Amino acid sequence: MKPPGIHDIARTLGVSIGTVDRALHGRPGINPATRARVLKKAEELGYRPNIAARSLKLNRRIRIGVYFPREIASFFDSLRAGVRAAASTSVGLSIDLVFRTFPRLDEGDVELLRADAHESFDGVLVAPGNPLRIGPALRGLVQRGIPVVCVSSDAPRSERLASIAVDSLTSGAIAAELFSRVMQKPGTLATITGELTTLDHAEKLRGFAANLALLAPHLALLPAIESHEQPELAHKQALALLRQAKRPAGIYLSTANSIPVLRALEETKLLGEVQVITTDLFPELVPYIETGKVLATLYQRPFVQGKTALEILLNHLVNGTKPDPVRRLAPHIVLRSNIGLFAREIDTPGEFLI
Amino acid sequence: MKPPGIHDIARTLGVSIGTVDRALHGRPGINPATRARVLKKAEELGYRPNIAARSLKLNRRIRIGVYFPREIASFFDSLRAGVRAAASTSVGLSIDLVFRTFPRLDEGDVELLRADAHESFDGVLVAPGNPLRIGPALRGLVQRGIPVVCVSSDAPRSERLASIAVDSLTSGAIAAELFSRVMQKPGTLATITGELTTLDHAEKLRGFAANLALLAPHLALLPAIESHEQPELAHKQALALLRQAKRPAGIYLSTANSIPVLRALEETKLLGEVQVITTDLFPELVPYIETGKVLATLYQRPFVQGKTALEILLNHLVNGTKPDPVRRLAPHIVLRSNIGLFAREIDTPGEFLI
DNA sequence: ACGGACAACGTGTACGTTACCATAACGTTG
DNA sequence: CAACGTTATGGTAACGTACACGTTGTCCGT
Repeated sequence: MKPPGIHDIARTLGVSIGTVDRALHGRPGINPATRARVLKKAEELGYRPNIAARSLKLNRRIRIGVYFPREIASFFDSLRAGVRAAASTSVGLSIDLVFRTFPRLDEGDVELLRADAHESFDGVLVAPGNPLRIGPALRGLVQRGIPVVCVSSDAPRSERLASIAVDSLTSGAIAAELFSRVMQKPGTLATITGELTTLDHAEKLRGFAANLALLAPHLALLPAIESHEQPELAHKQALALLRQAKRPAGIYLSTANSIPVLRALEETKLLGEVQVITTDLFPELVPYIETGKVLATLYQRPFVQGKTALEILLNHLVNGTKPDPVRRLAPHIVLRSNIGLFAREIDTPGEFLI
Repeated sequence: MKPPGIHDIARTLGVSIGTVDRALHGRPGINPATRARVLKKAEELGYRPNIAARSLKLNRRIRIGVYFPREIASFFDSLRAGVRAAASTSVGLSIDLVFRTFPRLDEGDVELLRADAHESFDGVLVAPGNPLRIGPALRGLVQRGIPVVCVSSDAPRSERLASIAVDSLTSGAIAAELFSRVMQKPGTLATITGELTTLDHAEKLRGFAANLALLAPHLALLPAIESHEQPELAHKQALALLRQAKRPAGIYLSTANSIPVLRALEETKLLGEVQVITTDLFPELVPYIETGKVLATLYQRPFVQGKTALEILLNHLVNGTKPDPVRRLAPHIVLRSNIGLFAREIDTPGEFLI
């Protein structure tokens, strides 16, 4: 009653297990007719390779290069934690994670990849900033046979194996719907983003604008402000925005770099006055949500992203599966009523997974 | 540079691998002093057992009994799909899933468990209805050394290994917060639930009532209606509710059994008039959300629940880990703007995981 | 002093797979 | 026709672990 192995195939066919191995793995040195017989019999017996035995025999160490920025730390630290979690729960294969860190999105990433050109990774995880800049470097990796998985944003046309991120269009659309529900009176909305060259950020704003036009035509939209992930700049821009005559009734912060803006709101005594929807979640943000000063935040689930990204990559390396080229997670809508669940998670990152 | 094995421990200590094996696994026939030395050296070398080798040697088939109800099918089919997904991605061990199905929550479950008393499962997954009724049966399993994991609701005091479910208090609290945001004018709210003896259902209503009192004191709450997961009954109750003089301005449906109620709303031409928040997600519900006739639904992520439940159980069986006794998932808040993501998932269950 | 009982420890084998070497049959070449 | 390459195949050693079994050593009663 035990599952059939290559021995069973060999025995019923009267050949040796060496032959069966050659047939099953497309190795040379076997008569095409024999190969066909073996494959047919394998199918017939419902042969599934015993992965424990395989990985025991091969005992290969898998080296994965992980290229994530340092800033915004709250986000990318969780992403790294997720990657580590996936590595530690994988059974029967030993994985070397090589973390490479560059200052921020689209800053130093390409240089780091080029400097590591001699490294022989089995696979690479990367958080791409500007697809145009980083694209060629990724293509280079792929052409050397190294599969690349993009995390948290995408770099299409880079021939990467897969991309895993929160669905940014939806993320923006949710923000728009929430504003449309809460703000009945006409007014204007502002958006502060990171970097419009980053696909993920651009898409959030597209989703926001599109859904706002659909659901809340009474709300006008100011041109997007780019903070380039720099806290000081974001703070200055927010102050300027809030001090102008026609100040916005609501602000959508589509980057995790939201604290400087909230500080600006406090300084101008507009916190609670202006409706705010933020992105991502970290300890400093929690009290704003708990007190209702921030309406909601759209949690991008970095831990889950990191975990699934490595799972996809490993699955490809070990089993040769072709994953869906894009995988889009649903962001969590975090409100006063459910922040308790998430606050617990971000305090003990990696311990449980939401 | 390869990870140390029992051979390495044995060699550096000048003992045999047999002794190391006895020490590491608490087997008899070893001098306590030797055992201590081995354990210390193992720690020192950072010994991690090679799980591939272990499961190759043991080659045990693991039999898991899965006791879920048939109704509500949309929910429990996804739950089963999640369990299957976890089984198929586990590497190096062959798992026999034995699905047992009873008509509905708290109906035939205990009888089925008793009838299977002779079965020798290595572990059991169960969706408990009434903790009082099913508790003794579960305790019986545990005392026979069979670990039990509760899914989708809990049965505390049953000595189950763990329980995984959506955080029901939060689920109810979210519904209350959404109502409080959308309904500015005073009015009354009704709740229709499944079975108040089911812990999960009771907690949702507690969370709802508590948060409603906090955030929306202008909204009054009618006594909860129990539909006992029966579609016809739910339909009749809804009609009665809607035809009474002081009809509610909003309804919170805390059970997946929501379609009969929505039908009643259509028949009384009150759909869109009365604000509705539902629970869970299935194809029939999608158009209601897409058109805004239903404000939101709180998705309980059955697929994820099933997957993690089996993961927890297997992890315990294979590695002997003690999991957190309760694990609470955050429900997804599904609105017009993000239903697209979920609709894709429920159409192709198991293909991707949100 | 001897055998038996028992504790403590060593040895060998099997798990299913892959990698590699050995071998046999056959054709090609000088 | 000897020498050698090619092709298809068989045989076997690992990989690290678990477990049954065999081997020592010690103590004790007679």
